[in-house]
Amino acid sequence: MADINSLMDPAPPSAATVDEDTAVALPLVDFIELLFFAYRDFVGDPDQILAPIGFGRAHHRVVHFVNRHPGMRVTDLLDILRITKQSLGRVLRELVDEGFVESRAGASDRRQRLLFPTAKGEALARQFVGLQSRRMATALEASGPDGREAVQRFLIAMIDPEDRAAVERLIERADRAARARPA
Amino acid sequence: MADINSLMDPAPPSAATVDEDTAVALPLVDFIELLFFAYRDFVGDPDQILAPIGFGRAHHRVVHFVNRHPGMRVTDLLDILRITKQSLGRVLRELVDEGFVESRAGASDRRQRLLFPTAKGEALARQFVGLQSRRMATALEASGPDGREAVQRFLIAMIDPEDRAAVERLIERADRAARARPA
DNA sequence: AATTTATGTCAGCCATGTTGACTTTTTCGT
DNA sequence: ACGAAAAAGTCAACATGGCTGACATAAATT
Repeated sequence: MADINSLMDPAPPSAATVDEDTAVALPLVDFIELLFFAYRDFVGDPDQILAPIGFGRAHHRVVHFVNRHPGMRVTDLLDILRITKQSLGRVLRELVDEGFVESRAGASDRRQRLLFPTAKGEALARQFVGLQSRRMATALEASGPDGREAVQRFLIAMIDPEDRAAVERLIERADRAARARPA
Repeated sequence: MADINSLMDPAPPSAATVDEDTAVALPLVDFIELLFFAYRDFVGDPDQILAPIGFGRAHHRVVHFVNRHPGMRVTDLLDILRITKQSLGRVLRELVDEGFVESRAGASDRRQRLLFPTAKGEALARQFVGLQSRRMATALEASGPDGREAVQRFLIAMIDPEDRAAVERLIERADRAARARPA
């Protein structure tokens, strides 16, 4: 009887679950922990795909954003990821070398390197989005009838106020571009 | 005019924001990105506190969980953090050496090392929770009248199904213990 | 008494972050 | 037209926090 008093053991004798009828509102600290666990599993999804091809989570993030916002500049990616250009450079070089991403000089400003996914990169990104969308879709359904809007407002409000507008614009622009270029 | 075509620039001429009256439901991929940005800023909060004392995010996680679940075993912490005992060991040793955490042998099973925060550790954890609670409280308010419940269901459903029960029990147990031992 | 469990530790490696310094190309401001 | 500034890339060195593998100890279980 190894973990009879484990904090993580399979099931309690007959303890009430958190979302019981009688449940009171969760303390804030519970939401902090729920977010930790939710994100832990959320970013764990792509690992199965990444491991076989010898990539890590940094590669995932780059492939995702380049695919979702094709033609973005290196600087944009740095702003999003909040890492140094040296860190990004390493990962980006590997992705370019192995044919997942390609960079072309900007038309109006030729100092810029605009990043595009290759067909291979798109395929990989689709795998990531597929996995994470499945989890996300299920969770949004579980959130209830108006849950989608509530979760949207929640997530936006979790972002630093000074970054919110930029993020909303980034996403809106990507959606518009995606509608204009239907797969 | 550096970033006139930047993806992250301050403000668009007069573009509609995402949550306009006319807005359609966001695609799933937008939620994926919102969660990324939300979490990025959420875990950035503690950095200001950590940097001066020479700790990193790994220390934050350990201090948080030990404080929130005092008396937890090393194994429990490993299950929560999903890292190896060697990785945890390094961080834990520093926290014990610098007097933030202390470990006592278990009463019933003396092989176990039960982890407790010291007064210093509690104070540090309170700082973390304070910062992150403020962000969380604001975001939950922004989520709308029934947002809290929706977000709760959302976050729980984002967790791997096989872990959900354990997480809910962990949190419920901590809440009960906290109510029994009011600060 | 033998085995298993919980923990800890050493050694080395890997992924991914950091700073600082410097270069090249191109654009912008005056 | 010239000098400053911007966008990007690169080298070197280092820090953090993951990992594997091997092994040690104490206590509990069988």
